[in-house]
Amino acid sequence: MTTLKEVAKLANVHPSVVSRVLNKDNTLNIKEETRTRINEAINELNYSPNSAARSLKTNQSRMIGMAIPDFNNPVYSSIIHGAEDHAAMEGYHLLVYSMKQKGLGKDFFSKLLKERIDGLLIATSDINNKHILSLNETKKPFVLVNRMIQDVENYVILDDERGGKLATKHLIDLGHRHIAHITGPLYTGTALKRFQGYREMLQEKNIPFEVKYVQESDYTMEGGYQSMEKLLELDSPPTAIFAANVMVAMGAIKAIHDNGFQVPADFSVIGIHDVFFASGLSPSLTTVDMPLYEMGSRAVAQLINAISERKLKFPGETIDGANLIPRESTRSLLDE
Amino acid sequence: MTTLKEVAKLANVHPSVVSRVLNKDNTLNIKEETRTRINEAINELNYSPNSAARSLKTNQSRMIGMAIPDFNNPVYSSIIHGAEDHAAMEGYHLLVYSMKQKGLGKDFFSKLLKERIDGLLIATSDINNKHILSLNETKKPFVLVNRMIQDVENYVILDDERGGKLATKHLIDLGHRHIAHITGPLYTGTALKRFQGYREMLQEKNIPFEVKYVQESDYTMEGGYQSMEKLLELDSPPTAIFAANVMVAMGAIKAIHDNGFQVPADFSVIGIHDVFFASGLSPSLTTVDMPLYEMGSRAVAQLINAISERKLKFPGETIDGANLIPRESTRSLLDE
DNA sequence: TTGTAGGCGTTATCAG
DNA sequence: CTGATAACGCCTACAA
Repeated sequence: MTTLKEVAKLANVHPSVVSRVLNKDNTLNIKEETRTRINEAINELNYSPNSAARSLKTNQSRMIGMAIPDFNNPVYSSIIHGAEDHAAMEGYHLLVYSMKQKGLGKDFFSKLLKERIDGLLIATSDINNKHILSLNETKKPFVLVNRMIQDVENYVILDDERGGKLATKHLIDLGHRHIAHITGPLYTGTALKRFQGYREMLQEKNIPFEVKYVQESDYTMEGGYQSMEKLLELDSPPTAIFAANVMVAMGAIKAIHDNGFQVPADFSVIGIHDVFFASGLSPSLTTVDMPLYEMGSRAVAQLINAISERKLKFPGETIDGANLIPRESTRSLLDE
Repeated sequence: MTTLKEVAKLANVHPSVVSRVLNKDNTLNIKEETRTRINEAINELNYSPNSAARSLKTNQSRMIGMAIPDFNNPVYSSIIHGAEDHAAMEGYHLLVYSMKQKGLGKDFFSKLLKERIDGLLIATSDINNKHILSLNETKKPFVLVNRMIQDVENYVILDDERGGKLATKHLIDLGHRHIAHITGPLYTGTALKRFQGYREMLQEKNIPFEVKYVQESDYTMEGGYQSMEKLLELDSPPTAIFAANVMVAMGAIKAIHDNGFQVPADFSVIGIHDVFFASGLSPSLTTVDMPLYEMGSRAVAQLINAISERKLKFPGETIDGANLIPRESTRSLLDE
């Protein structure tokens, strides 16, 4: 490995000058000629700075951590993608940890924050609130992604309420009046807000809200399946189902099929998040596309900003934007 | 941040002793009493070593890089999961980079290898062979995961041939005799070996191989759709389709439906890789489960071994194990 | 505009 | 068994 010293020797200058050129320290003046000489030496020796030495000196690693529940979740894949892009753009590296990782101690993230990374994105609810608050002791910034907890302002979230409204509106526009909602776990902000959006849209359109049409699930396929079975047992079942996410929607569709019905002939189904395989399902799934990529990107932007400004707090941010992606799983009752 | 020095002061020993305790250097003897005194001090001050300083001194970052094509690919999610677990077990951190990342320069990985990481897992074919060979100049080890190229022995791959055989055998066992295969891109080792497995199993069972039943795809849903349409146009279409992966299978099923046929009533479909949503499809998809997790785990094991042994080469490894997961998308022709 | 010197927090090699 | 010392590669006042 070539070092800064060797570059300096080849360029016939003192190491510190090389360092200044490297760091593009604009306040300092460097003769154009020496600058080019140094750059030539850098290229000739194919030099790149040792990041450990830099970190040691500057006390910054230019790495940020990210905690996600599971790599096998396409929602988080999109968030990661946005986060990775923005991090790369700012010269940062992203260290992603899934909560499924074996041997994840309780103080894992505070240790990580202390010894390796400059900041942390928390995009999972598997870390409990006490542990999150204890991260404050590390004096390094963190950002909650797609979730909120009390007394923490540093969050970046989506407009899930709007997502819920859009989904519900689509079904209403198609002529449905008996619309069920299979929610996510109602202790999560996302599920709650989608539910609120559902209620608001019903009210806006003067459609009575009926408790029997609401089933709480756990955001899983199995949960969606069970919830749908309960809806099918009703005396007057709904004609359309708004599923809180795509896994729930898949479970619901499975239950519908298993009970001898068809989608969308007998039931229309819509889900939140336009994951990559939504169009490949049979029937293809109508979804509401949420700006997950942007959320990841913005979260990193906020975090890097906090790092460079040495601020531990910033006002929470909600990412606007939610788009209906109509496909085959929903159908109109109007032109019959 | 507390440092080793402060710990030393509190424990009334010289810093170097603390360092020895920290590194569990068994060759050196340390009085039991001082050891406990030091450990107490460590706990009291909540000390954890500065990894930058360590890296600088030892020239090891305890981080390994991993290049994947895309986070939105459940196959790689499983590989990452295995890699992450094993890395954590050995005290390493995993830095995952997708090739979809913006601003990924051609020398990205060699730079990364030079300045930050101790080794690299290459699980993508987006890096061309020249660049891979040029990584040798960094004198740090790398491992090809799920792929092979000429003149590189350091690979960890699956027994894709066995996967292809299992899939084909399943269809034959169900009584099918006209079995099509929608391959992946045949310049990839995985696609080629699945194809070979298909041919071998046909031969084993004395079923004639017919070229018209083979369609090459690009491992995508669209590719699967188009390939299936061609198969449907045949004078005597197959009764079963072995799809090289799940995305292809989904595309094929979509084409079948769009042409007014049913799965499995009219066509049986099987795909490789038991991704998390296979059971949620309608009909649920019969698959061959491949040991992706193990592949990730073994690849990291090999890499870490190469790092600690300071070897740049090791013999390639093939991970055994492939399991049929029968579901609704394949049906027997025998009991009719 | 460039050179000098000190130190970031560790570890490794000595000597005691 | 423990202490002293130098060095890893870089950055940053400060001096020239």
